[in-house]
Amino acid sequence: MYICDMEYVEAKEKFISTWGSLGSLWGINKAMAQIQALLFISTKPLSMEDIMAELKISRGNTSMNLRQLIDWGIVTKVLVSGERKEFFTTEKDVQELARTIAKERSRREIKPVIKVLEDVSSIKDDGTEKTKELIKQTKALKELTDDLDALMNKLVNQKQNWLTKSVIKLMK
Amino acid sequence: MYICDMEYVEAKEKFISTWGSLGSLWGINKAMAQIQALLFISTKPLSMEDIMAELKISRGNTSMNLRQLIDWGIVTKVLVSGERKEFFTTEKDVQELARTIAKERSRREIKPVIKVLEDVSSIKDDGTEKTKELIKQTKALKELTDDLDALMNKLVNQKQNWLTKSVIKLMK
DNA sequence: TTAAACTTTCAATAATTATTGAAAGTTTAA
DNA sequence: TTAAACTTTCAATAATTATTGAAAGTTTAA
Repeated sequence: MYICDMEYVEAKEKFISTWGSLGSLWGINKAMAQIQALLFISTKPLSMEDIMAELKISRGNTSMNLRQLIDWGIVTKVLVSGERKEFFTTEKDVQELARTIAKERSRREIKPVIKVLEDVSSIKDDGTEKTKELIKQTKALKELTDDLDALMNKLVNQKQNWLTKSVIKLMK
Repeated sequence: MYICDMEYVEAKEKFISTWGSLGSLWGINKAMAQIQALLFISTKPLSMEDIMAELKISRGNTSMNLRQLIDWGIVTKVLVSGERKEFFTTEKDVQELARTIAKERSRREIKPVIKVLEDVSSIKDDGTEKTKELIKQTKALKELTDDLDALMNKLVNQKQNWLTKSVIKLMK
């Protein structure tokens, strides 16, 4: 007996496309985000063929973006016995996922920016107003970025319900 | 007497270009981020002409991106007496700046995503494994996003050294 | 009023980024 | 070994996004 699953298909597509266009928010591209979204709601590991068919993207694109996801530590290769091709899954626990993303973004983007701000704010003070302003403002920005990065890593490193705990702490 | 300010000019350019390419991190485009960076280290309000000359971008580009920055609440028009043209400044306090950006991003990006996740996770449960997985995973994502958004707004709404205070709280 | 000084708009174009798909490379079963 | 089954690479191209600059619009001083 055939059961109409239009609601499922529609919801799935909405989720994948929203998550895809959201990729920029957490610093990855559309295809990467869509692959991750697809794996995230899949009940079993998927092969490259599966992903290509579901998302209607090319083999090359799938391959490259899967590598990048693996590189981020978000997706892992799994062996399915009896199958020759590779299968993939993503981290299924949202908290662990958030932790991985936060760590990678800190390492890839925030840390290098802090470095530049440090360099810029440590130029020689020649006494002019504009130099003083540049030093003052970049130093303030450096400190803020440093604090935010530290806070994020702090949040993220306490395993087990870190978010709930943190929210509660801040509420009081 | 001419004083060589190569160090200043170099540092300034490094700051503006780094901040510009970083725009994507806080969700705005390059020109927008560069204009903000320029105003951020400027000792006085700048006119459209000044910005065009400093960043070597066209009038149209400058105009459009300034409007967007004003729309975000990051840049304000100021009147300079005796001058007919418009001048612009940005919020100079980094904490206030972070607060404004966080609020806007929550409103523009996070809230709409939460809405989609809610919709998707509330489809009819037809009892199949794949539907159950879709509902479970999008619900978990919705809760995480909600918590992060709440935490961010909480952090950001306590005026006066919110960051320092928060970091201290979480350290203990 | 009007004309000069300014700002905005928007179609055309340039720059950037993502995607394809075929060729080359790799792995494994027999 | 070898050939089939797979994956990766990368130049070409498509899609997207940013930028220009001239024309239209607006404001203000006289």
